[in-house]
Amino acid sequence: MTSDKRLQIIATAQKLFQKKGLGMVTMEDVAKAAGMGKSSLYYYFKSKEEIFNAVLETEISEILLETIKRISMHESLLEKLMDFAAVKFEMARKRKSLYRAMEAGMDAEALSRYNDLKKEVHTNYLQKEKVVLQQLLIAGGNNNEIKKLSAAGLEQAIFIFLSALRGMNREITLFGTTEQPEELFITFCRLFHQGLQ
Amino acid sequence: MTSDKRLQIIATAQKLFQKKGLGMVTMEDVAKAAGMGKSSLYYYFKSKEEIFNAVLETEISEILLETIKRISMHESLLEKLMDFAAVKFEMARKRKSLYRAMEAGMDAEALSRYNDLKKEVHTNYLQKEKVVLQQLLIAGGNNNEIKKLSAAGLEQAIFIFLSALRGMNREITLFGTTEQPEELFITFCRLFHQGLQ
DNA sequence: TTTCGACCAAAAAACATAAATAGTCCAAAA
DNA sequence: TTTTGGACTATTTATGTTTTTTGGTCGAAA
Repeated sequence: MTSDKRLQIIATAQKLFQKKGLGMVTMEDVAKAAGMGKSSLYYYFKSKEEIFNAVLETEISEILLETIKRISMHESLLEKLMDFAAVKFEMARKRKSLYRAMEAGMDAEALSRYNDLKKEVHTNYLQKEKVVLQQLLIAGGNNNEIKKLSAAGLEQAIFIFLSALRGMNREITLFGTTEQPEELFITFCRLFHQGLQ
Repeated sequence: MTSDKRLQIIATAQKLFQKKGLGMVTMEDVAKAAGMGKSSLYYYFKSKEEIFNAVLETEISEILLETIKRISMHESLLEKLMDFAAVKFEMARKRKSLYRAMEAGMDAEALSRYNDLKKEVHTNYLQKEKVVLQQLLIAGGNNNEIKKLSAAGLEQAIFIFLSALRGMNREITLFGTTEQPEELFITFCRLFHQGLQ
Protein backbone atom coordinates (compact mmCIF):
# COMPACT_ATOMS: atom_id res chain seq x y z
CA MET A 1 0.00 0.00 0.00
CA THR A 2 1.46 3.29 -1.10
CA SER A 3 0.30 5.14 2.00
CA ASP A 4 2.13 2.72 4.27
CA LYS A 5 5.39 3.25 2.47
CA ARG A 6 4.94 6.97 2.66
CA LEU A 7 4.54 6.77 6.40
CA GLN A 8 7.50 4.46 6.68
CA ILE A 9 9.65 6.85 4.71
CA ILE A 10 8.55 9.74 6.85
CA ALA A 11 9.40 7.85 10.01
CA THR A 12 12.80 6.93 8.65
CA ALA A 13 13.54 10.47 7.61
CA GLN A 14 12.40 11.71 10.99
CA LYS A 15 14.95 9.54 12.74
CA LEU A 16 17.69 10.71 10.42
CA PHE A 17 16.80 14.34 10.90
CA GLN A 18 16.83 13.99 14.64
CA LYS A 19 20.25 12.43 14.44
CA LYS A 20 21.96 14.68 11.95
CA GLY A 21 19.84 17.79 11.72
CA LEU A 22 17.71 19.02 8.89
CA GLY A 23 20.38 20.30 6.59
CA MET A 24 22.72 17.35 6.78
CA VAL A 25 20.47 14.69 5.38
CA THR A 26 20.50 13.90 1.69
CA MET A 27 17.92 12.07 -0.33
CA GLU A 28 20.32 9.19 -0.68
CA ASP A 29 20.67 8.97 3.07
CA VAL A 30 16.93 8.70 3.38
CA ALA A 31 16.72 6.21 0.54
CA LYS A 32 19.41 4.02 1.98
CA ALA A 33 17.92 4.14 5.45
CA ALA A 34 14.54 3.30 4.02
CA GLY A 35 16.05 0.40 2.09
CA MET A 36 15.38 1.64 -1.40
CA GLY A 37 16.94 3.50 -4.25
CA LYS A 38 16.88 7.24 -4.32
CA SER A 39 14.64 7.55 -7.31
CA SER A 40 12.08 5.34 -5.66
CA LEU A 41 11.57 8.09 -3.14
CA TYR A 42 10.41 10.28 -5.94
CA TYR A 43 7.67 7.86 -6.59
CA TYR A 44 6.20 8.65 -3.19
CA PHE A 45 7.25 12.26 -2.82
CA LYS A 46 7.70 14.73 -5.54
CA SER A 47 10.52 16.64 -3.87
CA LYS A 48 12.81 16.77 -0.90
CA GLU A 49 10.82 19.66 0.38
CA GLU A 50 7.73 17.52 0.43
CA ILE A 51 9.45 15.00 2.68
CA PHE A 52 10.71 17.73 4.97
CA ASN A 53 7.26 19.14 5.17
CA ALA A 54 5.72 15.80 5.96
CA VAL A 55 8.26 15.12 8.70
CA LEU A 56 7.80 18.51 10.26
CA GLU A 57 4.04 18.17 10.18
CA THR A 58 4.39 14.83 11.90
CA GLU A 59 6.64 16.27 14.58
CA ILE A 60 4.24 19.09 15.17
CA SER A 61 1.23 16.92 15.53
CA GLU A 62 3.17 14.69 17.90
CA ILE A 63 4.00 17.65 20.07
CA LEU A 64 0.45 18.92 20.00
CA LEU A 65 -0.87 15.48 20.81
CA GLU A 66 1.48 15.13 23.73
CA THR A 67 0.50 18.59 24.92
CA ILE A 68 -3.18 17.81 24.78
CA LYS A 69 -2.68 14.47 26.44
CA ARG A 70 -0.80 15.98 29.34
CA ILE A 71 -3.15 18.90 29.68
CA SER A 72 -6.17 16.66 29.91
CA MET A 73 -4.67 14.90 32.91
CA HIS A 74 -5.23 17.90 35.13
CA GLU A 75 -8.21 19.94 36.11
CA SER A 76 -7.02 23.38 37.07
CA LEU A 77 -5.83 25.96 34.61
CA LEU A 78 -2.66 26.46 36.59
CA GLU A 79 -1.69 22.83 36.24
CA LYS A 80 -2.63 22.83 32.59
CA LEU A 81 -0.42 25.81 31.96
CA MET A 82 2.41 24.02 33.68
CA ASP A 83 1.86 21.00 31.48
CA PHE A 84 1.84 23.18 28.44
CA ALA A 85 5.11 24.80 29.40
CA ALA A 86 6.70 21.53 30.44
CA VAL A 87 5.90 19.76 27.19
CA LYS A 88 7.15 22.69 25.20
CA PHE A 89 10.40 22.67 27.11
CA GLU A 90 10.91 18.92 26.93
CA MET A 91 10.19 18.83 23.24
CA ALA A 92 12.51 21.69 22.52
CA ARG A 93 15.20 19.78 24.39
CA LYS A 94 14.61 16.46 22.76
CA ARG A 95 14.33 17.75 19.26
CA LYS A 96 16.89 20.43 19.47
CA SER A 97 18.91 18.92 16.67
CA LEU A 98 15.90 19.27 14.47
CA TYR A 99 14.91 22.62 15.77
CA ARG A 100 18.33 24.02 16.23
CA ALA A 101 17.93 25.08 12.67
CA MET A 102 14.27 25.83 13.05
CA GLU A 103 13.71 27.73 16.26
CA ALA A 104 17.02 29.47 16.24
CA GLY A 105 16.85 29.76 12.52
CA MET A 106 14.30 32.47 12.63
CA ASP A 107 16.85 35.18 13.19
CA ALA A 108 19.97 34.31 11.25
CA GLU A 109 19.96 34.17 7.52
CA ALA A 110 22.78 31.66 7.69
CA LEU A 111 20.23 28.92 7.08
CA SER A 112 19.36 30.47 3.80
CA ARG A 113 18.01 27.52 2.04
CA TYR A 114 15.41 25.90 4.18
CA ASN A 115 14.31 29.01 5.93
CA ASP A 116 11.17 29.66 4.02
CA LEU A 117 9.83 26.19 4.46
CA LYS A 118 10.63 26.12 8.14
CA LYS A 119 9.18 29.54 8.70
CA GLU A 120 6.01 28.39 7.07
CA VAL A 121 5.72 25.21 9.09
CA HIS A 122 6.69 26.96 12.26
CA THR A 123 4.08 29.62 11.70
CA ASN A 124 1.61 26.86 11.24
CA TYR A 125 2.64 25.33 14.51
CA LEU A 126 2.43 28.62 16.34
CA GLN A 127 -1.09 28.96 15.06
CA LYS A 128 -2.19 25.64 16.48
CA GLU A 129 -0.34 26.20 19.70
CA LYS A 130 -2.16 29.46 20.08
CA VAL A 131 -5.51 27.82 19.66
CA VAL A 132 -4.79 25.30 22.39
CA LEU A 133 -3.70 28.01 24.77
CA GLN A 134 -6.66 30.13 23.85
CA GLN A 135 -9.05 27.39 24.76
CA LEU A 136 -7.30 26.86 28.07
CA LEU A 137 -7.58 30.50 28.98
CA ILE A 138 -11.19 30.77 27.94
CA ALA A 139 -12.05 27.68 29.92
CA GLY A 140 -10.20 29.10 32.89
CA GLY A 141 -12.24 32.26 32.57
CA ASN A 142 -15.49 30.35 32.50
CA ASN A 143 -14.30 28.41 35.51
CA ASN A 144 -13.75 31.67 37.34
CA GLU A 145 -10.26 30.43 37.98
CA ILE A 146 -9.05 33.61 36.35
CA LYS A 147 -10.92 36.70 35.33
CA LYS A 148 -12.65 36.67 31.96
CA LEU A 149 -10.60 38.23 29.22
CA SER A 150 -11.67 40.44 26.38
CA ALA A 151 -10.70 39.38 22.90
CA ALA A 152 -7.81 41.81 22.91
CA GLY A 153 -6.80 40.79 26.41
CA LEU A 154 -6.79 37.19 25.37
CA GLU A 155 -4.54 37.95 22.42
CA GLN A 156 -2.17 39.83 24.66
CA ALA A 157 -2.07 37.13 27.29
CA ILE A 158 -1.33 34.49 24.70
CA PHE A 159 1.40 36.51 23.12
CA ILE A 160 2.97 37.22 26.46
CA PHE A 161 2.81 33.67 27.67
CA LEU A 162 4.24 32.17 24.50
CA SER A 163 6.95 34.67 23.85
CA ALA A 164 7.98 34.63 27.48
CA LEU A 165 8.23 30.85 27.40
CA ARG A 166 10.28 30.99 24.26
CA GLY A 167 12.49 33.64 25.74
CA MET A 168 13.13 31.56 28.83
CA ASN A 169 13.71 28.47 26.80
CA ARG A 170 16.14 30.29 24.65
CA GLU A 171 18.07 31.72 27.52
CA ILE A 172 18.25 28.36 29.23
CA THR A 173 19.39 26.36 26.25
CA LEU A 174 21.77 29.07 25.17
CA PHE A 175 23.56 29.72 28.40
CA GLY A 176 22.60 26.64 30.30
CA THR A 177 23.35 28.46 33.51
CA THR A 178 20.20 27.38 35.22
CA GLU A 179 20.26 24.47 37.56
CA GLN A 180 16.54 23.72 37.70
CA PRO A 181 14.86 24.77 34.51
CA GLU A 182 11.60 23.03 35.38
CA GLU A 183 11.34 25.05 38.56
CA LEU A 184 11.56 28.22 36.55
CA PHE A 185 8.72 27.29 34.29
CA ILE A 186 6.58 26.33 37.22
CA THR A 187 7.26 29.62 38.90
CA PHE A 188 6.51 31.46 35.73
CA CYS A 189 3.21 29.68 35.22
CA ARG A 190 2.23 30.37 38.79
CA LEU A 191 3.09 34.00 38.36
CA PHE A 192 1.24 34.27 35.09
CA HIS A 193 -1.75 32.51 36.52
CA GLN A 194 -1.94 34.72 39.54
CA GLY A 195 -1.45 37.76 37.38
CA LEU A 196 -4.59 36.89 35.48
CA GLN A 197 -6.72 36.65 38.55
CA MET B 1 43.80 66.94 25.56
CA THR B 2 44.12 63.29 24.82
CA SER B 3 41.03 62.32 26.75
CA ASP B 4 38.87 64.67 24.72
CA LYS B 5 40.01 63.17 21.48
CA ARG B 6 39.36 59.74 22.76
CA LEU B 7 35.80 60.66 23.60
CA GLN B 8 35.37 62.33 20.27
CA ILE B 9 36.58 59.25 18.46
CA ILE B 10 34.26 57.07 20.47
CA ALA B 11 31.31 59.29 19.64
CA THR B 12 32.19 59.24 15.98
CA ALA B 13 32.56 55.49 15.94
CA GLN B 14 29.28 55.15 17.78
CA LYS B 15 27.44 57.02 15.07
CA LEU B 16 29.08 54.94 12.39
CA PHE B 17 28.23 51.70 14.13
CA GLN B 18 24.63 52.72 14.53
CA LYS B 19 24.45 53.50 10.86
CA LYS B 20 26.25 50.55 9.37
CA GLY B 21 26.38 47.91 12.08
CA LEU B 22 29.33 46.64 14.02
CA GLY B 23 30.91 44.45 11.42
CA MET B 24 30.73 46.88 8.54
CA VAL B 25 32.92 49.62 9.90
CA THR B 26 36.62 49.71 9.20
CA MET B 27 39.30 51.61 10.97
CA GLU B 28 39.67 53.84 7.98
CA ASP B 29 36.01 54.67 8.09
CA VAL B 30 36.36 55.73 11.67
CA ALA B 31 39.53 57.67 10.94
CA LYS B 32 37.99 59.50 8.02
CA ALA B 33 34.84 60.31 9.96
CA ALA B 34 36.96 61.55 12.82
CA GLY B 35 38.98 63.64 10.41
CA MET B 36 42.33 62.02 10.90
CA GLY B 37 44.57 59.41 9.39
CA LYS B 38 44.12 55.78 10.29
CA SER B 39 47.37 55.43 12.13
CA SER B 40 46.49 58.34 14.35
CA LEU B 41 43.72 56.26 15.81
CA TYR B 42 46.34 53.88 17.08
CA TYR B 43 47.78 56.65 19.12
CA TYR B 44 44.60 56.76 21.16
CA PHE B 45 43.53 53.15 20.98
CA LYS B 46 45.71 50.17 20.74
CA SER B 47 43.32 48.08 18.66
CA LYS B 48 40.02 48.04 16.90
CA GLU B 49 38.68 45.88 19.66
CA GLU B 50 39.48 48.56 22.16
CA ILE B 51 37.36 51.05 20.23
CA PHE B 52 34.53 48.58 19.97
CA ASN B 53 34.70 47.96 23.63
CA ALA B 54 34.70 51.62 24.48
CA VAL B 55 31.71 52.27 22.27
CA LEU B 56 29.77 49.37 23.68
CA GLU B 57 30.55 50.42 27.22
CA THR B 58 29.34 53.89 26.40
CA GLU B 59 26.13 52.57 24.93
CA ILE B 60 25.54 50.42 27.93
CA SER B 61 26.03 53.14 30.43
CA GLU B 62 23.76 55.38 28.40
CA ILE B 63 21.05 52.78 28.54
CA LEU B 64 21.53 52.19 32.21
CA LEU B 65 21.53 55.88 32.92
CA GLU B 66 18.35 56.39 30.97
CA THR B 67 16.80 53.46 32.78
CA ILE B 68 17.68 54.81 36.17
CA LYS B 69 16.54 58.28 35.23
CA ARG B 70 13.16 57.04 34.11
CA ILE B 71 12.74 54.73 37.03
CA SER B 72 13.40 57.44 39.53
CA MET B 73 10.51 59.46 38.12
CA HIS B 74 7.96 57.08 39.57
CA GLU B 75 7.17 55.82 43.00
CA SER B 76 5.46 52.49 42.66
CA LEU B 77 7.24 49.30 41.70
CA LEU B 78 4.69 48.67 38.99
CA GLU B 79 5.48 51.93 37.28
CA LYS B 80 9.18 51.38 37.71
CA LEU B 81 8.91 48.00 36.07
CA MET B 82 7.07 49.58 33.18
CA ASP B 83 9.80 52.15 32.84
CA PHE B 84 12.40 49.46 32.89
CA ALA B 85 10.65 47.52 30.16
CA ALA B 86 9.92 50.60 28.10
CA VAL B 87 13.50 51.80 28.08
CA LYS B 88 14.73 48.36 27.20
CA PHE B 89 12.34 48.20 24.31
CA GLU B 90 13.06 51.68 23.03
CA MET B 91 16.77 51.16 23.22
CA ALA B 92 16.59 47.84 21.44
CA ARG B 93 14.65 49.58 18.71
CA LYS B 94 16.88 52.56 18.38
CA ARG B 95 20.08 50.63 18.46
CA LYS B 96 18.97 47.62 16.57
CA SER B 97 21.58 48.14 13.92
CA LEU B 98 24.18 47.92 16.61
CA TYR B 99 22.52 45.12 18.46
CA ARG B 100 21.26 43.23 15.52
CA ALA B 101 24.56 41.47 15.68
CA MET B 102 24.73 41.53 19.42
CA GLU B 103 21.39 40.43 20.78
CA ALA B 104 20.56 38.14 17.95
CA GLY B 105 24.17 37.17 17.65
CA MET B 106 24.11 35.06 20.72
CA ASP B 107 22.71 32.05 18.93
CA ALA B 108 24.19 31.94 15.45
CA GLU B 109 27.80 31.31 14.88
CA ALA B 110 27.52 33.25 11.67
CA LEU B 111 28.95 36.25 13.47
CA SER B 112 32.04 34.32 14.21
CA ARG B 113 34.46 37.11 14.50
CA TYR B 114 33.19 39.59 17.00
CA ASN B 115 31.20 37.16 19.01
CA ASP B 116 33.53 36.81 21.95
CA LEU B 117 33.85 40.49 22.55
CA LYS B 118 30.16 41.11 22.26
CA LYS B 119 29.34 38.19 24.47
CA GLU B 120 31.63 39.57 27.10
CA VAL B 121 30.21 43.08 26.95
CA HIS B 122 26.70 41.78 26.81
CA THR B 123 27.26 39.58 29.81
CA ASN B 124 28.57 42.60 31.59
CA TYR B 125 25.45 44.51 30.68
CA LEU B 126 23.17 41.72 31.81
CA GLN B 127 24.93 41.77 35.11
CA LYS B 128 24.29 45.45 35.71
CA GLU B 129 20.76 45.20 34.44
CA LYS B 130 20.15 42.45 36.92
CA VAL B 131 21.40 44.52 39.78
CA VAL B 132 19.04 47.36 38.95
CA LEU B 133 16.09 45.04 38.73
CA GLN B 134 17.13 43.31 41.92
CA GLN B 135 17.10 46.54 43.81
CA LEU B 136 13.68 47.40 42.46
CA LEU B 137 12.22 44.13 43.56
CA ILE B 138 13.78 44.27 47.00
CA ALA B 139 12.53 47.81 47.46
CA GLY B 140 9.09 46.69 46.34
CA GLY B 141 9.20 43.94 48.91
CA ASN B 142 10.15 46.33 51.68
CA ASN B 143 7.34 48.59 50.54
CA ASN B 144 4.95 45.71 50.88
CA GLU B 145 3.93 46.43 47.35
CA ILE B 146 4.78 42.82 46.60
CA LYS B 147 5.55 39.97 48.89
CA LYS B 148 9.11 39.61 50.12
CA LEU B 149 11.16 37.21 48.08
CA SER B 150 13.73 34.70 49.17
CA ALA B 151 17.14 34.90 47.58
CA ALA B 152 16.24 32.03 45.27
CA GLY B 153 12.85 33.54 44.56
CA LEU B 154 14.47 36.81 43.66
CA GLU B 155 16.83 35.09 41.26
CA GLN B 156 13.94 33.31 39.62
CA ALA B 157 11.83 36.44 39.34
CA ILE B 158 14.66 38.34 37.73
CA PHE B 159 15.41 35.60 35.29
CA ILE B 160 11.77 35.31 34.35
CA PHE B 161 11.24 39.01 33.95
CA LEU B 162 14.31 39.58 31.85
CA SER B 163 14.08 36.55 29.62
CA ALA B 164 10.39 37.16 29.10
CA LEU B 165 11.06 40.75 28.09
CA ARG B 166 13.75 39.61 25.74
CA GLY B 167 11.48 36.97 24.29
CA MET B 168 8.74 39.47 23.66
CA ASN B 169 11.14 41.97 22.22
CA ARG B 170 12.52 39.36 19.96
CA GLU B 171 9.17 38.22 18.72
CA ILE B 172 8.04 41.77 18.09
CA THR B 173 11.09 42.89 16.18
CA LEU B 174 11.29 39.64 14.29
CA PHE B 175 7.74 39.34 13.11
CA GLY B 176 6.56 42.86 13.68
CA THR B 177 3.02 41.61 13.72
CA THR B 178 2.04 43.52 16.79
CA GLU B 179 0.30 46.83 16.46
CA GLN B 180 0.88 48.21 19.93
CA PRO B 181 4.09 46.86 21.39
CA GLU B 182 4.07 49.28 24.31
CA GLU B 183 0.68 48.01 25.38
CA LEU B 184 2.07 44.51 25.53
CA PHE B 185 4.90 45.44 27.82
CA ILE B 186 2.56 47.33 30.08
CA THR B 187 0.26 44.38 30.31
CA PHE B 188 3.15 42.09 30.99
CA CYS B 189 4.49 44.28 33.77
CA ARG B 190 1.06 44.50 35.32
CA LEU B 191 0.76 40.75 35.16
CA PHE B 192 4.18 40.16 36.57
CA HIS B 193 3.58 42.65 39.31
CA GLN B 194 0.31 41.16 40.34
CA GLY B 195 1.81 37.71 40.18
CA LEU B 196 4.33 38.72 42.81
CA GLN B 197 1.73 39.91 45.26
C1' DT C 1 53.03 64.90 22.03
C1' DT C 2 50.56 64.14 17.98
C1' DT C 3 49.96 63.21 12.96
C1' DC C 4 50.69 60.92 8.79
C1' DG C 5 52.26 58.12 4.66
C1' DA C 6 54.47 53.98 3.54
C1' DC C 7 54.62 49.44 4.57
C1' DC C 8 53.47 44.48 6.07
C1' DA C 9 50.97 40.38 7.42
C1' DA C 10 46.73 38.48 7.95
C1' DA C 11 42.04 38.27 6.88
C1' DA C 12 38.29 38.54 3.62
C1' DA C 13 36.23 38.83 -0.99
C1' DA C 14 36.20 37.15 -5.54
C1' DC C 15 36.89 33.86 -8.59
C1' DA C 16 37.50 29.47 -10.74
C1' DT C 17 37.21 24.46 -10.23
C1' DA C 18 35.90 20.02 -8.43
C1' DA C 19 32.58 17.27 -5.90
C1' DA C 20 27.75 16.33 -4.14
C1' DT C 21 23.28 16.25 -4.66
C1' DA C 22 18.31 17.00 -6.09
C1' DG C 23 15.62 15.61 -9.50
C1' DT C 24 14.55 13.10 -14.36
C1' DC C 25 13.98 9.20 -17.51
C1' DC C 26 13.38 4.83 -18.93
C1' DA C 27 13.83 0.06 -18.90
C1' DA C 28 13.08 -3.85 -16.08
C1' DA C 29 11.16 -6.31 -12.10
C1' DA C 30 7.13 -7.39 -9.28
C1' DT D 1 -0.27 -1.58 -13.55
C1' DT D 2 2.57 -0.42 -9.80
C1' DT D 3 7.09 -0.09 -8.10
C1' DT D 4 12.17 -0.02 -8.35
C1' DG D 5 16.84 1.20 -9.49
C1' DG D 6 20.76 2.54 -12.58
C1' DA D 7 22.40 5.87 -15.65
C1' DC D 8 22.22 10.76 -16.58
C1' DT D 9 21.80 16.01 -16.05
C1' DA D 10 21.52 20.52 -14.08
C1' DT D 11 22.18 22.95 -9.82
C1' DT D 12 24.20 23.54 -5.39
C1' DT D 13 27.78 23.23 -2.50
C1' DA D 14 32.45 22.48 -1.09
C1' DT D 15 37.35 23.40 -2.16
C1' DG D 16 41.33 25.56 -3.49
C1' DT D 17 43.59 29.79 -5.52
C1' DT D 18 44.25 34.53 -6.44
C1' DT D 19 43.33 39.38 -5.49
C1' DT D 20 41.80 42.90 -2.59
C1' DT D 21 40.83 44.85 1.70
C1' DT D 22 41.94 45.83 6.26
C1' DG D 23 44.08 45.78 10.96
C1' DG D 24 48.17 47.02 12.74
C1' DT D 25 53.40 48.80 12.84
C1' DC D 26 57.25 52.11 12.13
C1' DG D 27 59.86 55.93 11.56
C1' DA D 28 59.98 60.53 10.00
C1' DA D 29 58.03 65.02 10.47
C1' DA D 30 55.00 68.65 12.36
